[in-house]
Amino acid sequence: MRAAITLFARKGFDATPVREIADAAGVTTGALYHYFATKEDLLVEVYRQMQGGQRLRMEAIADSDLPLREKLHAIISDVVESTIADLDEAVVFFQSFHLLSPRVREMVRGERRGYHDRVKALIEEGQREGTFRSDVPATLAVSYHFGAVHRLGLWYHPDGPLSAEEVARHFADLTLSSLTP
Amino acid sequence: MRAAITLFARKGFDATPVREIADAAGVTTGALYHYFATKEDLLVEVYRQMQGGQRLRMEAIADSDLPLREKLHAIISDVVESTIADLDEAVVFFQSFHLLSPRVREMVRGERRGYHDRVKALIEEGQREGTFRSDVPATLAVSYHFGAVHRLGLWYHPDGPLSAEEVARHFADLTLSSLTP
Amino acid sequence: MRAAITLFARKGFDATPVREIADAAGVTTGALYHYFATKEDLLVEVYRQMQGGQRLRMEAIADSDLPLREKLHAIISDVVESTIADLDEAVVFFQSFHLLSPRVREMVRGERRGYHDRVKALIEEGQREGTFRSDVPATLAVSYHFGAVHRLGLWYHPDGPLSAEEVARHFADLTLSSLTP
Amino acid sequence: MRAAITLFARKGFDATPVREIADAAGVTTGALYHYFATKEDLLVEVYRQMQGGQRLRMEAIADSDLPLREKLHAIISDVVESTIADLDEAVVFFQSFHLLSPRVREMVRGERRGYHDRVKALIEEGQREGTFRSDVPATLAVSYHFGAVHRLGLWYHPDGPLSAEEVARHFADLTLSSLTP
DNA sequence: AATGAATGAGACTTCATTCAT
DNA sequence: CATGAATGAAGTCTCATTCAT
Repeated sequence: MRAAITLFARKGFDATPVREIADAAGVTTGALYHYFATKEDLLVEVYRQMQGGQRLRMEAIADSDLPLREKLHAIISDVVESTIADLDEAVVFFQSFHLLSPRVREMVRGERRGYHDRVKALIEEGQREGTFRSDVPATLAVSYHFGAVHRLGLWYHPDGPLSAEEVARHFADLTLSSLTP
Repeated sequence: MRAAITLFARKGFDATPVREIADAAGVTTGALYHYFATKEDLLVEVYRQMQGGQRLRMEAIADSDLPLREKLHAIISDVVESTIADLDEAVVFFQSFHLLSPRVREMVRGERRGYHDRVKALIEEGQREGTFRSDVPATLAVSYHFGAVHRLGLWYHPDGPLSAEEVARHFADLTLSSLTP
Repeated sequence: MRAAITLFARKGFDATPVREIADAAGVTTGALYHYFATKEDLLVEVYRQMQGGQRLRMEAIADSDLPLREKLHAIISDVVESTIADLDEAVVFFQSFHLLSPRVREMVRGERRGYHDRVKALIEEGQREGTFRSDVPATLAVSYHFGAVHRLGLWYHPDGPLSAEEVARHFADLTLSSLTP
Repeated sequence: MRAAITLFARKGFDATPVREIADAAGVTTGALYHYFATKEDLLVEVYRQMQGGQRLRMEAIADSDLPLREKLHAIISDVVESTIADLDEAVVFFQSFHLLSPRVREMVRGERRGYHDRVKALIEEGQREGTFRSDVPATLAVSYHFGAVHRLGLWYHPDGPLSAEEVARHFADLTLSSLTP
């Protein structure tokens, strides 16, 4: 799995031969196929792992009784920090989505929509109670801000000047101020 | 070219056989190779076309004598509208970047950095004169907002409830208010 | 033609695209095909040119009234010098023979056999009159000595220490002393 | 390998499709590529096999304490007999040399030069002690005589009037008498 | 006489996957 | 559990040659 993620992130799913993954993992192709029925299964596993955690933590925050603005801030922070923590996974996730088989793709999309909708609901709640501006459709706002997060893997470097926490804070700040009425 | 873009956008670069492009374009593979020495060259052409236009228009706006906030607003609007106008190109652009050969990749990256730096300079100018908040690194703000733009192709649908102009206006609004001190 | 010979000698007949020959000659493929119906025709032309000259000169010597030993010496000298003079042609000649179409191959082979037989007759004449040793089949001797000549192109370099005339003299000397009773 | 050698000898390396080799060997192309990474590797293997044996046997003879003339006689005999024993290999060897990739070509060339130099040293030794004539450069003599050997494959036929041993003896005789002072 | 776009067959090679051992 | 040889389909690209202009 680790080997697969690293290689997928570096060269892309299609461009990575199964043999190479097996070699990098120190096993034979046969052995690999003993555990994963398909090359795609390796990819699916990446999706399962990432989505599970992020969803759970997001829901926990959303269900908490923090004020709305702090909820949103915490959610953004979390998704940024966890994305950076598993940067390769994130790169693969957003880079190889279109290569998934239709069935899996639909599954993942459904799961993401769930995530999206929950956050959208939070924003709409804020719009109703006046915490957030109302002249922007909530769904567009969600797409906007998560779009930014999804591209993190393309420019963030662990050795760069910004720590994961700093990026997380800045992202959350930008999101919140953009939504301030 | 059109055929290639459509197919690349739908199935991905690696997953699209040259034969299929040729068929879609109504020519033979041989004829295709008469004009494009390599499958990659088709991809490169997409990059050249997109970058050229966007860069030119951005510079024109940046060089104009609009107030800073209006400049930024116009730039975001333009990039959103042109991205939506050529949505397939955009999808291919951001989806297949990692499949480019190192040489081309570096070229494209350089061009994008130029774009990025120019916008960054605008924001820094605004930060110095107090138009924009200073507690966020300009470069991070640029990555943040263009990250959002880059993911447009993944969720925007021309038949959806929002017109290109509306998305453009909303995106620009979000960017500006997020940067308001 | 010159371009073709040079390229065939350097890269081999099969490995040289017609396009490259045309480029090197400063014409288009179309123009080339206007003069040579087939790629093979270019090759055939090389054979025609080389064989014609060598055969004529050999016959002239053989028909002269020099003593036998001097005839053989002159023939070997001539073939060595002319081979070196057109080294590229010679390389192509011996390197690409097996790629000729059966018909052409048979033609060339027939011509060569004529050459071979004439020289063989000279040697046999010498064997009968006691000038040359008789314990070696004349035909084998011919193959032996011309075999050596045919490989000239593989090691001789014009910038090397030996001039064409020196090589010619040495080769002829070796041949003659090997045949001395 | 056997299938490859036969086909390369008959039609040439470039003119023999991998598919045909596989068919002749009764395997699939895939299976072939499981053992040989490249078509060229098949060719390289021919070179390795031929050179190894000939070099070893030549050195054994050169290191023996036979008189000089007998050493040379034995070396020529051996190279002729082994060439005839594996005639197809020899044909391929001398016919396809120029198609090897530069790296391999240099390797083979180096090995051959070693062979050449060793024989040259023997002749020079004979020239110093008066066994061989001194008016011919040793290196040229070596090229001359091995040139003859290299062309064996082009005319020798197992069903012809001469046995391998006869050819070997004659070749060795010719070489020796040509070098007699 | 010349162009150069176009063809179509075929070349080498790769690779996900299977399966006997 | 694991191996690794083998498959077979497909993929990218090349190239001699033709032909309308």
